[in-house]
Amino acid sequence: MHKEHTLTKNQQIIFDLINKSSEPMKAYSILFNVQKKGIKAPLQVYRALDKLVKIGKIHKIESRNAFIACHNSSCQVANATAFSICEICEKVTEISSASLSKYLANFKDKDGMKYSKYNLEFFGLCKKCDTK
Amino acid sequence: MHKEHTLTKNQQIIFDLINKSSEPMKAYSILFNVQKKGIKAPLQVYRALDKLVKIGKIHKIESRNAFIACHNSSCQVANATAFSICEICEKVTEISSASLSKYLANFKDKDGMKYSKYNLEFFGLCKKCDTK
DNA sequence: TTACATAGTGTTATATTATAACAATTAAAT
DNA sequence: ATTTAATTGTTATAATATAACACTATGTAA
Repeated sequence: MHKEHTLTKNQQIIFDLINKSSEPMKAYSILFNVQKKGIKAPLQVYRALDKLVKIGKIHKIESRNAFIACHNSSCQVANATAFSICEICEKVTEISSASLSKYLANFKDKDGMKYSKYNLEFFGLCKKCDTK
Repeated sequence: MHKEHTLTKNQQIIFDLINKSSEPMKAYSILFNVQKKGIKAPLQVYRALDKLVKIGKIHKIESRNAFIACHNSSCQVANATAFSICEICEKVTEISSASLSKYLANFKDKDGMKYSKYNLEFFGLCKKCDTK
């Protein structure tokens, strides 16, 4: 469960935009889309993104430098993320699999070390693209 | 097992540098270090990096925009990578765990879909940093 | 061995992603 | 009320990455 955070104006504007988007959004595309709402500079966007990532409302898709809203309601999810990415249409879906997250949360390396966070990105073809 | 590739001059220079490094290297740091060998422009570096990534000799650490040599001798590894990253000292280690790679290679999402590639990054504290 | 295709090179310019630094403002917590 | 932390607005700049073009080397196959 998320601790509830009250978003500031900029954070809310940017979260709403990302949340409505059907695909990951890049920072400068976000900037372009919120300029009419008075957010004019990259840094205003990046600061809001940083915060939203930190509190788990959005995630960064590292391989794409893009951001999507978290739709995983069972969250501890800022720290434990998994995505599938279609290499043709670039559709990204957050994976919520109890067995996967359990496996990864408990994974120990050779030295017996556990980790506090992970991010996993799967690549392949989505159903649509696979059947073309 | 890797198919053997003969590296070109630029590729070899850049691979050697990354391979000797004890830590992930960033593109412009690589550039700086190979300028004395006649590689003068970012694009020369990025082209070599692209190829080296493609053939699995190096991997990109996406969350750090940095590159490390592959030390995983049992490779199909261009397509299936896992790393641990220390959030204090930034040490990165490639994880080679048969059970992990088996688990992930066989992972199916809710739609029963399998993926042809993945990249996993674990974050935490390395042994050294944890005991400080 | 010539021709053709493929991959790599060198170069300049530019696009894209992200942060530094500073002054001012707002919110929250004593 | 005061002060502490977080956020904002702004300008400038750093860091990461690609486009476009002309040219060279290498492999393959007629």
